[in-house]
This record gives sequence, C-alpha cells and structure tokens, in this order.
Amino acid sequence: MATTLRIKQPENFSFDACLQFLDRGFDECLYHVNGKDVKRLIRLQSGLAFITVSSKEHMLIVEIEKENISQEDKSEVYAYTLDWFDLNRDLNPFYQLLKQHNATQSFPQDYFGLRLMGIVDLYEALCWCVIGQQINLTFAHKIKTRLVHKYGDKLSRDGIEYYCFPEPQTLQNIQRQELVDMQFSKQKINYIINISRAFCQGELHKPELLKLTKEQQMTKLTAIKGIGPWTANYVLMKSLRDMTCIAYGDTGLSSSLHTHFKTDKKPDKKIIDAVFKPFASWESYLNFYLWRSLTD
DNA sequence: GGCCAGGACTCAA
DNA sequence: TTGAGTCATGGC
Repeated sequence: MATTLRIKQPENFSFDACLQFLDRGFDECLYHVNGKDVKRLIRLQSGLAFITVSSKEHMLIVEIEKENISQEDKSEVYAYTLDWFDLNRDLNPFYQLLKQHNATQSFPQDYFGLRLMGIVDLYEALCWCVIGQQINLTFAHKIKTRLVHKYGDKLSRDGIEYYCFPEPQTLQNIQRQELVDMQFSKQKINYIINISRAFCQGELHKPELLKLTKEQQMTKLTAIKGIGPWTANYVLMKSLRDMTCIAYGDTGLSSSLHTHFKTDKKPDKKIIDAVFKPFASWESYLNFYLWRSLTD
C-alpha cells in the first residue's frame, strides 16, 4: 500500500543542496541517496514505513509505503519530513546576516537553500555523537554501520537493504563483547549503554526535553556520562532544533573558522563566541554552514 | 611511522 | 578549575 504527500517548499530551499549534503561522501547506512531522491526506513508509532523523498515543481514529494496507512501515519511522516529538512524556517534573516560579513558573504550563494538537516530521532543523534567522538568520520560511519546492521530493523527493497537505527531497549542489555568485536572502545560501549538506559527509564524523552529551556536541556543531557558539551550542543542543534548552538571543541568547526575567519587553529571558547556574536540566534546555522564548507 | 580524528572522563594539584 | 593522562584504532 502506498500513498503520496506533497509539501510546498519554502523560500530559500534547494532540494539538490540538501541532497548533496546527505550524500557528501560518507557511507551512510540509514538512508540512500540515488540521483534525485532519498529513501529511508523510518519508525512510526504504528510500525515501520518506507519513504522516498523527491522534488517536483517547488513541491517535496513524499511517497510512503506501509501496510494500512492511517491518517496518523501520514501526519507523522509529514512532521518527520518538515523536521528532517527544517522546512518551517525562514532563512532570509540568516542570509542577510551572512551577506553583511566578508568571511561569509558568499555562503548564501555557495550553499543556497541548504537546510540544517536534522536527526529526528534523539536517541540516534546521541549515539551517533558518542560513536563520532574523537575518531575520524570515515571510521565512525564504519562502526555505526556494523551496529545498525546487527541490531536495527531492516527492510529489503529493489535489492537494497534499508535500516532503522536500533532502539534503546535493544542496546541497553547488549553483550559488551559484541560491540568490542565491532571495534567500539570500552568507553563508547559504556556511554551507549548509559544513554540507552536513560531512555528506557524515561530520564530522556524528546517531547519532555522540548518543553525545557536550553540551559535545562544542557544540564539534563550532560548529567549522563558520555554526553559532554560537544555532544549536547550537537543534539540540541540537530534534534531539538535549538538555533543558538555552537559545537565547541569540534575539530571541524575549528578548522573551518581558521579558514574563513582567520582564527587560531584551535580557538578557545572566547574567540569562538566573538566570531559568532554578530550571528546571534543563527549560531547553529552558521556552525552547520561552516561544517558544510569543509566538504567543498 | 607519527599525528590526528565531528570528545569525554578521571584524577591530581 | 585547570592540565595531563587515558581511551583506542583507522586514515592519511
């Protein structure tokens, strides 16, 4: 059974720019970009759904394949797509700001219509951060793929296997040795189990976190071992959609700031804050665009 | 072969 | 509260 949603694209939106970001050279196991569309398996309240997102005449076309598609399913997929592509945001003020500064004036043209692509699943976002801590991204993708292939829900379609990120219930009681065999460090294993338990025990719950202030969210997240300032800022930006986050301590961000703003190779928080100050309320987007510039 | 990678923790002073 | 040590292994 299949159905199609049509979502009007906002101004300053480029599906191609978003797709290019999704397909920027890493082996990504949670979605497949194939020319002009992106396909993935997502988890709805009522079960798994396979979606294909493409673009046609200023509309996003979302095909849903699932058994017994209900109105609730459609609403969920609609909300998911809005969140994933950050469609409910007017980028005009951000682009105006970028144009006012020499270091960033070319961004609105270079990356026109690129949205801050989200990680809708907070649990996935946190685990992904732990995986990516302090190791290179190529290797990070490699071990994430091993984890997802072993514990994630799967669906085969046209000869390709699509996966959902595993659920906390699955990973909270995992045999540590199995992750060691996948080349996770003991630290990362502990962190992932900590985070999984926090979700299973209800300590972390995205809808509840969304009701809190940014400071409260940071406190709640960093109280869990394995979630430091970098990870907290990353998930606030990518999953909770706070637009004022800066990934302090991020090597890629440091490198990009060095390139565009001529800062030290490892700028401290004070220097970073000074650079970001003129972009107040758009810090997350500037951070994201600076990351994007690394893969040019 | 050595340095670094989308960090975070512990522990000493 | 600051700094050094530790984790761990692939990528280049």
